[in-house]
Amino acid sequence: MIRNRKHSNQLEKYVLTPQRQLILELIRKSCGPIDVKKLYQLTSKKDESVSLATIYRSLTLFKKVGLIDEHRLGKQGCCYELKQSLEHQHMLCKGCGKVSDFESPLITELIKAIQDKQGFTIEKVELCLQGTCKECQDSNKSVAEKELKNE
Amino acid sequence: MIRNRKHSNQLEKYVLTPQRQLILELIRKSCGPIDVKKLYQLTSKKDESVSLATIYRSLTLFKKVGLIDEHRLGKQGCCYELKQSLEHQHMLCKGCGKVSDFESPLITELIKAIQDKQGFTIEKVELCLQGTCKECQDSNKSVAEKELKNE
DNA sequence: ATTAATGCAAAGCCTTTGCACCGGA
DNA sequence: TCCGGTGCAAAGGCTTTGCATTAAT
Repeated sequence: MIRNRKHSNQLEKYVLTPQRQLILELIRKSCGPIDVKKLYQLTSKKDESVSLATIYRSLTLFKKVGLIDEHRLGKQGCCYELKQSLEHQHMLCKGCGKVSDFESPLITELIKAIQDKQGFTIEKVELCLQGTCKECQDSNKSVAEKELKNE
Repeated sequence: MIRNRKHSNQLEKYVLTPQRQLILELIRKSCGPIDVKKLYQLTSKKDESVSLATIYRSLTLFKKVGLIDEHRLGKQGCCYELKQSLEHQHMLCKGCGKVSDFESPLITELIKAIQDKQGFTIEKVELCLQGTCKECQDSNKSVAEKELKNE
């Protein structure tokens, strides 16, 4: 049972249905952020009948109660992961598409600086670095792919 | 005439058509990032016949030749602005939806730290802070809107 | 005459929603 | 019984694309 406090202090109840349990478990098990497509593939393996609508609705619920974070990494589509600190952010490799995590105390510093300077209260930080990971640099894979796309 | 160097060092030529000129001018004139919808409204005022497809194709071209940056700020949809430095980033107010810019040398520091630590070469930085701007804090506008949405 | 650019409409993704049905309290 | 959760299919919003037409060199 997941509980959430409404604005008028009434408790809202949510049932941890088998579908939700499965989805949440898959998010837990995935190393790093996972997208809806992948999530749908994985749920389908365990339970053919789970619909995309249920996945989207579950994700909305999990976000609402603060179990997970939603990130927009690529051009379109979001990915999801268990709630993390503000300092936990992402890097997207243009070569292989891999998403890696990193943390840095500099982010906290940055937030503090902005808040002080601009009077803006920051609740969420979405930082995505895009570039080339070490493996792709070594293998020059990303260069090869760029050339392919150009011609 | 916009020129761009192909990978084999041939020059690619692009014509600065009236439509592209208009679109680029509107991006220039807009203070801060502008989205496609707004861009379409504005172009339509000047030239009814400019199509959405042309706007999207022009934006793709401008991105390609490095004239503009594309940012994903809200849940869906992108916005565009003249190319900026890595240190130029955005804040989105949940209350009024306003997008403001900020710059901080800490971003450069952060990039440097990550590159050194992880061996990741960073080409693009997408940082979006979400929270409440000063005006909305003062007017408690965002709180009121949240309550509306809850009930 | 050749090639790029445009407008239009259709299609493509990702996501949300309406509705009928099901199942647990 | 009641009410939330689900699956299905349809609709929505944003973006891209195929095709015929137009414009420019």
